[in-house]
Amino acid sequence: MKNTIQLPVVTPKGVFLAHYSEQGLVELNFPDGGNHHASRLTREGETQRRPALPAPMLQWHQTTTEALHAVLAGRAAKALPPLDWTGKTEFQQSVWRELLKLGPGNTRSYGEIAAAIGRPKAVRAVGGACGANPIPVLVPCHRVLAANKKLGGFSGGLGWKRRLLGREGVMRNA
DNA sequence: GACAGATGAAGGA
DNA sequence: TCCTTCATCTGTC
Repeated sequence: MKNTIQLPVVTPKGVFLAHYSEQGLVELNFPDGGNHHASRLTREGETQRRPALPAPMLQWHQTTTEALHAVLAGRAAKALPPLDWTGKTEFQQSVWRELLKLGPGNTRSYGEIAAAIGRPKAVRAVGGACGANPIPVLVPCHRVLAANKKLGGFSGGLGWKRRLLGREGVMRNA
């Protein structure tokens, strides 16, 4: 695992933590620590803070912040920073790329995502790829529902999934 | 190589 | 409807 720089992203919903490598955004952690990737990284001390940040990174962080605010408000992100998926499998990346095509209020089932990437039977694997998504919210794995329109699961916790979908008008009582 | 998993579909109560 | 069971595919250890 490469070293990353972590920067806080202050939102009305709490302070997210963004991790950047030299290639782009590597990971995004929920405020409540619901993202298991975050706790692991922090424990292992694989991240570090640096006083002087490269200019591109500051630009990415600003883009990330704006995108996060937009998504949390139920709007589409105008732009996303470069996403660093190095080390991830081709299958996972294809699933995440498909998720990036989904706009606010636009949901798909795990089966539909599987079919969209040309592997209609790999529905369970799509669930696994969603769970392995290090950049939730920006890579909208919360917009993937089970076939029966149930929530399914969410790495950041089902509460977040309900909240995000509620903001986008997908779920009532959210 | 074995096992687990954020599923989906089918069958039965 | 709801629940249970099984098939399927991929990632991880």
